[in-house]
Amino acid sequence: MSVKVEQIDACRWRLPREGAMRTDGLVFASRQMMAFLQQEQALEQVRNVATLPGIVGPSIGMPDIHWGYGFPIGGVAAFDADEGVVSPGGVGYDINCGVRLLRTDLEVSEVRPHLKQLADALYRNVPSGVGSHRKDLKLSVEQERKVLVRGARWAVEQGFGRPEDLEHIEEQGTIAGADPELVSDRALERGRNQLGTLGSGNHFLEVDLVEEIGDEQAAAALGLFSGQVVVTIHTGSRGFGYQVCDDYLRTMLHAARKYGIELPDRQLCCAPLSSPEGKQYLAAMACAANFAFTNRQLITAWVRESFEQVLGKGPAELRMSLIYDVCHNIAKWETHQFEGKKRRLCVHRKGATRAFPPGHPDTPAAYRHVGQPVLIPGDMGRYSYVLVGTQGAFEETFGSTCHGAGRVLSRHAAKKQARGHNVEAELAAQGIHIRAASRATVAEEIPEAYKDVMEVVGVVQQAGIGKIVARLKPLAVIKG
DNA sequence: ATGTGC
Repeated sequence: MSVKVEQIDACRWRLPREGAMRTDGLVFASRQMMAFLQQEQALEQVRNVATLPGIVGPSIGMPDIHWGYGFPIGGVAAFDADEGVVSPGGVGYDINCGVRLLRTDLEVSEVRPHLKQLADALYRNVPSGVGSHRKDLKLSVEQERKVLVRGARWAVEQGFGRPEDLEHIEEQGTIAGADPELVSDRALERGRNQLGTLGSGNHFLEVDLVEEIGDEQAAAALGLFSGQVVVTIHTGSRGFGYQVCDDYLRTMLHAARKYGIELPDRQLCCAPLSSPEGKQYLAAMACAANFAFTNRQLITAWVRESFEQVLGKGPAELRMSLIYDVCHNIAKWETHQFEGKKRRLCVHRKGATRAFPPGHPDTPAAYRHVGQPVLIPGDMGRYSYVLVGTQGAFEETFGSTCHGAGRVLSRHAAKKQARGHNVEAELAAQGIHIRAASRATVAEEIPEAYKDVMEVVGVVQQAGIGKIVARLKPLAVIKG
């Protein structure tokens, strides 16, 4: 199906309002990316989102956009508090999937001799793969409820990580308004032994090298330098968030009918933000978001332990502070200036990252002069990026930018292409050490399965909705 | 993404 697109400039495309659309679509892409996107269903999904009640501004697609459940992955949509809706499909199954970046004071030359040992320790200490869990951490439902309300703060209180970590997490690691009473027993049961696990698919734990600095001032503010070793953690809310999403999709199908919301696709099911169903979903979503923050916080503690064990150095020498933790699957209440008026909006970011500008009060004090850190994973063979948010993003995309590379091959196609290759050995020959619970996952995640993230962040920077700070190269990768 | 497929 071909979707009508109008080129605005070198990196912007308009999907003009027509039919049931209440607003335009706006997609950020190079000409070459757009040629690829026109064969995809993602653009149709950008148009579908534009039909939802109370949408404010355009239905936005980032350069890493691809087909998702109802809403595209790589999509941003803001909704009015009174007229608008909230949709589980606009958040995604993996609620508060996100990325965190830890710094170290280590130079790559100090780590290289211990890299295999480090990869082994991380793989041992951080459970990965479908259905994985740590035998020494099974929560009671009572403890789990505290996790859902308190988020990363709970983990710090239990001795996982440091109080100052919280300052460098979106919302300080706790989304307000979480209500465990609105979460099913099934979700609670699935979450109970999955806290502190990496999961599978594109989730990973990576030791990276800071390969190139793009902005010296911002890099200095973030504590980054060329030749430095850093650690990236990419995971979400595991089976808990999946179950919350699944449960509420059912609720929202009924709600959409009840409130007379016409849907071009049932997967866009939603409820008014002002309705009981809408509020209930947001309170349950907040539980899952807090679960994910806690998950990344526990893994952080085990990463620090692993480095200390393998390198025989203490915390004061390693200086493994948390640079930042971003959510890339979430809906949030935010204040934005729109058409000259300050408005309270519910911003859905599904496979999109918040990118608040310099000076924004929600950016941590240490980074306020450079902007909010934005963490963009690429693929395990090439590189990832660190950016900062910009005024351009705040004005044009409700303070949002891309979240990753975006797939070019389906999981099935990637597996087919990996056939006959020893992916681990080929990456090891390039100095990248993989430890994975499943060989099939590695095949699905081959670098060729993804767009070149350099092109994605190139578009983002050209459009002014993000500024490149540093490029990271993988050294060791732990996968599910 | 997901105790991965109705």
